[in-house]
Amino acid sequence: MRLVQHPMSDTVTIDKTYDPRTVETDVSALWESSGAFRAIPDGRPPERTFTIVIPPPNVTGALHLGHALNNTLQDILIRYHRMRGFNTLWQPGTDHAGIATQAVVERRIREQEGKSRHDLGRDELVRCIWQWKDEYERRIISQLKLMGCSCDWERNRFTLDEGLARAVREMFFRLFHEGLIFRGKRLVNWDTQLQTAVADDEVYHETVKGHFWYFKYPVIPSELRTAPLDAKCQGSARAGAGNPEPKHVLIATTRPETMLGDTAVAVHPDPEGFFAAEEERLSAESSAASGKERPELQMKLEALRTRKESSLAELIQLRDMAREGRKLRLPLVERVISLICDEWADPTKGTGCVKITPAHDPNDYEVGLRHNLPMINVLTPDGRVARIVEPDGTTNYASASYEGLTFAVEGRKKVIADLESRGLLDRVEDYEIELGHSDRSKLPIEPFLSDQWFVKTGDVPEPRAKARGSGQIQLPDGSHTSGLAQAAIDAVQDGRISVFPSRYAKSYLDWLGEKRDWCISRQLWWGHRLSVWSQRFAENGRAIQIAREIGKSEHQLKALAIQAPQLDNMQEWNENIGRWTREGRIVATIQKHDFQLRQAGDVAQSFSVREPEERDREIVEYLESKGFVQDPDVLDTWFSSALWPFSTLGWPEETPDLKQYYPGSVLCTSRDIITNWVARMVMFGLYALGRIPFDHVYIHPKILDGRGETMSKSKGNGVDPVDIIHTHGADALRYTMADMTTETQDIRMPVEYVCPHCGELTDQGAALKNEEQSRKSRGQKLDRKLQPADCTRVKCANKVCGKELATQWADQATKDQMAVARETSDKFDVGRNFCNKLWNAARFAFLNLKGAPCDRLDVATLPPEDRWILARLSQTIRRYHEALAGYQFSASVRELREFFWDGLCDWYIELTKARLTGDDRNPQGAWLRATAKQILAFCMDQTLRLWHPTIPFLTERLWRQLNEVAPQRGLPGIVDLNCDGLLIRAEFPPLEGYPSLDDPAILTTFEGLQDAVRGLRDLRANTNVPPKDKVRATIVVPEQHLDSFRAEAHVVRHMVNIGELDVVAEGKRPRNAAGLAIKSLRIFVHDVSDDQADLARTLKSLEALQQQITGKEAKLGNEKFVANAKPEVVEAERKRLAELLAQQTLLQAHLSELRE
RNA sequence: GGGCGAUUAGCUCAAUUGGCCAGAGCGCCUGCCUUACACGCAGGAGGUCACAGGUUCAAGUCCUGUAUCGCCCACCA
Repeated sequence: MRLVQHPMSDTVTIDKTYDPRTVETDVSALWESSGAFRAIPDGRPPERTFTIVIPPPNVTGALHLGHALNNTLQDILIRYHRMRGFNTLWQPGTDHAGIATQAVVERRIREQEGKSRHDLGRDELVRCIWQWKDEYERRIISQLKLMGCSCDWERNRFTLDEGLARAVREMFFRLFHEGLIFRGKRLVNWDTQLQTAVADDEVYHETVKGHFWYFKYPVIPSELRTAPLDAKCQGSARAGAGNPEPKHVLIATTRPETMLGDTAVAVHPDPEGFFAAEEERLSAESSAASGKERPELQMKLEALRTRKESSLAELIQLRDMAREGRKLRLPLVERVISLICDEWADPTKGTGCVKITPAHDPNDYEVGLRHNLPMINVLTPDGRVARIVEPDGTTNYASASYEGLTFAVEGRKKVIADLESRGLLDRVEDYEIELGHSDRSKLPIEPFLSDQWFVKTGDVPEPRAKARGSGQIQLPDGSHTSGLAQAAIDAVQDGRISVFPSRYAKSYLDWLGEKRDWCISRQLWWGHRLSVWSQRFAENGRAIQIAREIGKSEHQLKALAIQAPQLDNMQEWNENIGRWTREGRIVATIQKHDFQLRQAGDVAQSFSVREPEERDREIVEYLESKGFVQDPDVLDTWFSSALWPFSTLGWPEETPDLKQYYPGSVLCTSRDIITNWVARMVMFGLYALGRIPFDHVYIHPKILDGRGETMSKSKGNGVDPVDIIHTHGADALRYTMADMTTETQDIRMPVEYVCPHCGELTDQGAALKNEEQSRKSRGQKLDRKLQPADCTRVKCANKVCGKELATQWADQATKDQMAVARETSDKFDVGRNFCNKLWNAARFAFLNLKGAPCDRLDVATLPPEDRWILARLSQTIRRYHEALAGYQFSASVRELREFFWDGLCDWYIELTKARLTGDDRNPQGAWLRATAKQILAFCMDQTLRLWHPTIPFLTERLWRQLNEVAPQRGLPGIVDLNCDGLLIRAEFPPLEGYPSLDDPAILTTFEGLQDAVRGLRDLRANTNVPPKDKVRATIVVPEQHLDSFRAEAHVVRHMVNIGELDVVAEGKRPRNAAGLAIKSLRIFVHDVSDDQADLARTLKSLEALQQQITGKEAKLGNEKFVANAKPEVVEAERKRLAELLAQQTLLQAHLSELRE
């Protein structure tokens, strides 16, 4: 866009079509240099401060349209509040995203250099990841800037930077000190490729075809039993006495290889009771069910009875054997294992008996805890069969031939083969199972028992709570809570935090309600290292005793300090550790270290050091000199994310930033991280500061691709917002995003490739289908649905062009070789069209606004169109504020669009064209022209302010020019405006609109004029009057409205291209005129009569009218309606009926004239 | 299996606490290059508000059930 000063005149002209690129570049530079994004604490009170922390994007890759939506909405809120005079901070930054980033970088190194992370080593890998982070952080920030995000860039943070590391260590230490961080053995989701635990939400389930293998475990004959018979069981033991004792117990499994770690087989403790209860439940359900469901339930009931018939006796027998303490011999490993009773064994599933592998199945683990079973790990971290160590510490040689086999493939094969050759494989059935896979490596997850660190979110046992009265944990504000999760639940339930839309509060509360411990350790190299130093010692009785009592008092912590038997100078050690503990610089903990809970073994002593990088360096050095080593694990990435709302403001220091900007005003995010992130921020915010981290949580829709799937980096269906900016401009992107943001609907976004050769578009969905076809024709087997990332090259759909183009997923060589196609979507056309409209409306204004502002205005004396547009403006301002207050972005856009496009452009500007070009030599003409200019300037001014949060670049650009053309844009005597400076800092129109401009009467009157205009246009069109012809028209109005209508009639004349307009009170149909009745008006267009057509039209209208009248009369004739409905509703209906009847009279008059 | 949401015009979506004739954009049809804008202007066609019951003077809106789709959570030896 160029600003051209026309040589021959002083008319300012700008290009006809809006070009976003130059505008956006110009305006960005303007904002950057102005410092408008900066946030500076100035002591403004909380109600005049507005803070948003950005959900820090992962540095795994570039942003896609989902992020564009998220950040557009935030920027709208930020700009809106900034203009309203709030002290406004938008805190930017990025997230290191632990496992995700490490996985991406590891994969790339594997692909490019063929090396694993172990080949590189910890330091080198971390260096590579930092490099990657630098690259993508740069890219992400440039994307955000291109979108117009007005973050305070000087505050940009990274979840792994030094300041945040300090906050992480402090939080870790505080939690550790209070015993809320502990070490435990848990079954975790193990990724055997990345060799780390992964969180539940990083696991996805996929249906896999598998089998049920039925194995026979030999029963050890009763004379060999070791356990004494339980006297209590003798009675029931007789129940199955009739049958000979089974030689084997039959079990079914989908995972044969886990049998190496079996330590029991479980059977239900009360099979009769179970069957009876099930039967009762099913029959009750069946009799309550609808006819359609009943057959199915009946079938279930039948199956249950059959099952009972065939297996109950044996299950009872086994149950009794279990009560006797009978044992089984686990084949292949020759381990003696227990037969136990546990409700987990479901008599209707499998064989009714279930093998228990506590170290490799979450449910079995629970069973193992209940029955104090040995837990035998049979898996190595890299997914092979481990050397198996029995509970007594001896190596199991019987299974030595399995060691080193891959667990799930080779191990499984060999187990099956070996059992079969021993005659212990009963049968195999096909079965489909939902198998957990790692999100990162795509490999099946192995449940794996390992040492992990946890944050306790559940309620803390409270021996002293009674004395305090309200729970054990004291928060910094002095209040108490029973646990972290409970504190976060309370914050939402008591309304300190509001969730928009409110239904999402439920998922937050449900999840927190489970109060599950949070596993925070990850076996990764990329992340915050745990500030814990540990050493293992041989167990002694004293240590175990202390371990049980850990964390209860300072006295006991001191006692711990002397539990380091190998230390050379115990006195020095005791003094040091004791002092540091008292000073709050270290905390000690101790726990058993080995896998087998019941086995004698080592004890680990651990110290958490508060500031290992700074003040407490000396402590670390001392500990390390005594043989303590830092824990190799890093923290779950969400640990640092949970601190984001205050770690970015300098916590744990009491900074001015923290004082001004905490808590945040609103957190904007999409629903999938409500639990991972939102809930944890609330917990940590309350724990660290005693205050909630934000007042509102706003959950926005998700962007889906053309197939309805959510956009994600891993699927490769993400569209780079910069591509959209390239084709449509940033403002169009933002406009469209805001316009599509409704409360309930996700946003579907079909994508097309832009051919770099010919510019034609190729549909992504079609390209995917083509790719699938061509792979099939090449004989490739497709084991999964193809994703956009699988299309690395696509053929242009334009037959004339037909060239191949590379997509963003092509490798570098391909990209170098052929041009890369950008992606786009015609969804953004609405935004582009709107921007162009605004551009041109402004262009029109600039051409007409030059000259001095007019004198004092008196609204009452202005022409109706002026009063109307001003009243509409005031109304629009109020509605916009209301919409944004409820996060109704789509509604906010609609309000502004209707005002600007339908109101200002289509009516006001069209009407004032005549006034602006009119004769201003006479006083009346001059006044009309001056007032029109002033009001147009005012409306353009307000339009730009209102639109600025949504489409900042374009409005800022136009604002600058408006300031040149019409620097004074208030309404003299009515509204004063400050128009100096940049729009980004201009004052936003007030919450209450402009009450002095409100005028409900003119809104109604003008609607009537619009009806008359539309009626006349309609008549013209229906009677085939050429558009250019000026017609002569007559309008018949009721006597009492004659004068006012004459004063307003110019509106009609100018909008319908009328030459001569008669406004009369009484009058018959003029000769050769076509007519129409609109409300209380009859309107005629002269010299065009086609009586037959007119007659048909009139009859049709009368018919429709009659229908409505009948309906209304019936309604008003209904006594109940009149009695029950609200009076204003009844009144409105009466009024409406009167109008309809009046119109009917008019039409009938017209009809009879036509028939004369 | 548990929870949440959706189903309205050919498409994408609106419709406050139930209350005028269910609206908009895109697309389609007709006519317009009217001196801001053809990325535009003026008109038009197009709807059994998923289905079946119920409550009410009044139902797209509330209740019950059915069907289909989506998402979240938990999971089957």
